[in-house]
Amino acid sequence: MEGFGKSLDLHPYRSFQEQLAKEVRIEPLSKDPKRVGGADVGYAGEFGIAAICVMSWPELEPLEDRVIVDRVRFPYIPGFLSFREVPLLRKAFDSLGCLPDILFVDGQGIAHPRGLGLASHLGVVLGIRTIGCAKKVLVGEARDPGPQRGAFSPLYYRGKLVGALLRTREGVKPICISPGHGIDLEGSIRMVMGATKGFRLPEPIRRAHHLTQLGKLRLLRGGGPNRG
DNA sequence: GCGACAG
DNA sequence: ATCTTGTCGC
Repeated sequence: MEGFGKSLDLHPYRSFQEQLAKEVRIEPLSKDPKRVGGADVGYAGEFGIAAICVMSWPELEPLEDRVIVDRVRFPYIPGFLSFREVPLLRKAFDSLGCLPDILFVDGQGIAHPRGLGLASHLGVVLGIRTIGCAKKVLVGEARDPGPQRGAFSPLYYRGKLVGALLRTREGVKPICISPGHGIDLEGSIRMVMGATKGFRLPEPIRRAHHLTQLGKLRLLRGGGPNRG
């Protein structure tokens, strides 16, 4: 019997549950967010370039950026994108000073075969609110939204409402919005509208994507993940 | 077997 | 995502 109680406390499964419960916790959003963020990943052969940016809300002034380069460890398989990109994005967040209240992610939220796309997975792992903003639909059906900015149409998958096609700008293809973690569809659409200024994608995602391309150029010119 | 398929 | 020239439009 000696040490049994102790081994119980240190049991891997219990430890994991406690850690998960702690990480998954999201405080109620009592007031408007102060900071929003954008996340994106680019590629250059065997390397992945993850970029994170934090911006003020609702001014959308740049506050902080982070770019990291690392070897990619998982192939791209539709439906399993988070296994490929979450590790890189987590690494980028490790060195980030202030966390955003809400993060816009280039990918699906719950509009996913298992209800856990990149945005949702990342939100759970980081313990922050996330919104999925994809350029294409992965699963589900939706009608085309009206032509004016702000028009949207519900996206249904297996009889459930999982997102929406949102026209963020007149004359351009709508983007696929779906709640990631800690936020509902209406809130997601409102945030995306507030973060979209004249272009198809939300500003934080545009900035993150730009950072990704800059990081890629540095990598190719410098000849390696370091030196920069 | 055929088509679909985030980044 | 990435590989790539020119081109139409504000």
